[in-house]
Amino acid sequence: MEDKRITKRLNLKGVAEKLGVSTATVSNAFNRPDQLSKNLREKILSEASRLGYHGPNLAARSLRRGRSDVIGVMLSDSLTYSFSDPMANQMLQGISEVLMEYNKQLLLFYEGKDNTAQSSAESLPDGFIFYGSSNLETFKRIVALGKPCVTIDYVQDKIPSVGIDDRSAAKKIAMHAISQVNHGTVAILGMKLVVSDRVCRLTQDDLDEKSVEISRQRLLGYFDAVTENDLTIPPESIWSVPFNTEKYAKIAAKEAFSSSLHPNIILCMSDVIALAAISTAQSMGLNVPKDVIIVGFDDISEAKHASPSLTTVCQQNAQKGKVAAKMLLENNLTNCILETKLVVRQSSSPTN
Amino acid sequence: MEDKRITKRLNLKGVAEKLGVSTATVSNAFNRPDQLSKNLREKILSEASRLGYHGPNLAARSLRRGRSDVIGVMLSDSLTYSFSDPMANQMLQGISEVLMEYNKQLLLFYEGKDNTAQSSAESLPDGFIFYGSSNLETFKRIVALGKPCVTIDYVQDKIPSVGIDDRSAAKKIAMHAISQVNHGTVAILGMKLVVSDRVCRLTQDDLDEKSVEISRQRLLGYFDAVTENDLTIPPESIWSVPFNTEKYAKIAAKEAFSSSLHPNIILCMSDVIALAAISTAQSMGLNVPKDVIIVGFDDISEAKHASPSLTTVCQQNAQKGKVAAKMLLENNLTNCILETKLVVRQSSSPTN
DNA sequence: ACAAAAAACTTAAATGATTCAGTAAAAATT
DNA sequence: AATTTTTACTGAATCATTTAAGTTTTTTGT
Repeated sequence: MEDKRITKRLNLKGVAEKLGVSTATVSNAFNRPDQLSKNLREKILSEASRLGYHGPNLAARSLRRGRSDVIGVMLSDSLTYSFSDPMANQMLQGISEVLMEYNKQLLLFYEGKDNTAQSSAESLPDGFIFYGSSNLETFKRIVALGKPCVTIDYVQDKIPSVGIDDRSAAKKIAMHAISQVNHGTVAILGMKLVVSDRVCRLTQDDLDEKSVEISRQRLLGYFDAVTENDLTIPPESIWSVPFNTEKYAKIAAKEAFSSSLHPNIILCMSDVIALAAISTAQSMGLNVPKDVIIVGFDDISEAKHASPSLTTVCQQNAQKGKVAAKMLLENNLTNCILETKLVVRQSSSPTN
Repeated sequence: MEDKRITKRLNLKGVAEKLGVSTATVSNAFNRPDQLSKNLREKILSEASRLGYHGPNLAARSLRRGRSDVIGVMLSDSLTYSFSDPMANQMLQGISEVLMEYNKQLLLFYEGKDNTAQSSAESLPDGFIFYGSSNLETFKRIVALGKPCVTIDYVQDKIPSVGIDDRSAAKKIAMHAISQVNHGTVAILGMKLVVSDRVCRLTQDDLDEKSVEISRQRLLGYFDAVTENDLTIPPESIWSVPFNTEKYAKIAAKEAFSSSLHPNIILCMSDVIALAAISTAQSMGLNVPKDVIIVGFDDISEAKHASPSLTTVCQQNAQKGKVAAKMLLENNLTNCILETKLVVRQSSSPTN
């Protein structure tokens, strides 16, 4: 029962004692100005500050109040990876803008590959935002806490989500790409189409495999466009990239270009992949867009500056975060589908 | 005294009662496996999980323990802005890698322009990392909490910091740039050289103004190189960019190129500024590097892919975060200066 | 078989703040 | 002046957990 702390931390009670008032009054000075006289309040605040007491302790406060004014953000892949992902950054930017406005704090959670270990910290936030496909176990555990949750780019029954219509956006850009050439031979570079840590060329069976939902939707959208143009995409012309990074995308792109397929249209499920594909094509002596059209998805900032600049689907990432945070804080939990826009640039314009 | 919660949250006590054991035993099951028999521990954990109890509440735990296993990161500019800053991202990536390893959580704090409001959440973290020049009031308040603190790219007396030798790195790249042309006319685009929200062309008085320390150091480094080459830089050839964004950098670059100065060397204090300067130069009909050499600082990922690719100083941002986090967690609080490397690319090679 | 040691478990104080209910004093109303 | 209302403040229960110290049970050693 002994206290290991060397110097006892100054607390509200200490301040109250110094001033000869009750703890309730000091607490009210910080939280409910209408509960005490203006004079006393000012005296308390200035004395507290002089003593080095900078306001109530969050742990104690949130224990008693049952809320913390902290919002938890669960990043699907390891945080490590997410911070280098331009999409996640923009989304976090949106969230933080809103949190700042509401004077809330942001607690980040990350899932490692096999790390679904629960952290005591999960009990702190008043609500959660999930970004991207979370580990289902973690997701369920947190939802079971009964706090408001919103997902971004991740659809789960009964949980409000913010996202885009991936299927129709994918169809839109595929339609455009196909319209740019006479005889299209399409290859697809997709994200996490199969469960694997390596780049995979798909087989028939893989089409039924459980993949990340947004990738599945985009794939369906591509198929819609292909079908409508009387083309076909055999599974062998689809590659699954395990992580949205340049490194893996280049491996996949190289395979695609060296294969007997000789594609002249590459549909990429992200800009990171598309940019890597462009650079791979160029290093293999192919001209983009004359020899091969390459399109992306996301419209990250590099897309505009690349050469050739990248045709892609613009989605409002920051807006996603904003909307999700607002939904949570205003307790307005209804699904939201944001608009997307086809952005045509050089990488799909062979005739110029 | 009444409980406003609708359904009382399941707690450790509840689990203990269901199992007919003491709360201490349940607590030990979660925290100190050696304090109870293996059988009972397994029984407790499985029953707890079955009941939907997912481990101790952070608020209560950290109140009692006096620590939270949460690390606070204070971002100098608003978080909003930091998330779009590639430098901050890499740094956060480094921090998070280490925190993940140590199973700690990350609580983000942000300072708005005039928002130095203290948040109750400041009392939670076991330690703080400051990134970049913080508001001094906030900084002092948090340091006064007596918890371990580390700064990154921000030097304050008695507080251990992680950074680079800005002055010598700046000198190094300036020496290189100057050596590439016969008669150098230098302009400098720097960050926050004066206190202002607008782009400013400096005057003599401004040189003594309080600017951000790392900018001041870089400026001194540029001066070192200029002096050593028997050149001069009047204050009128220096522009201060208020935020490290493309928008403001372009304004400054445009001013620099339209001025009667006609610089053929632009020393930029960040890659974001340098890339904006390149694009501005090109839109004004100037060839980089033939008409004007432009160099940056930081080596962000776009630097390599730009055309022309950007000569810059590579600094290990992720490493900064890693080192800072390790210092904090291993309680090894000593200053650390990381190495930098001059990366010569096309933007400073007029002869190729 | 008995004492000593080790293991297993419990009791209860402590952590720092919030807030309901109550009291006393001051102000307003009749 | 008496009564009511309002304001200003206090007392004490409560939030969920940890952990030192104490108690009981089991194991070990001789």
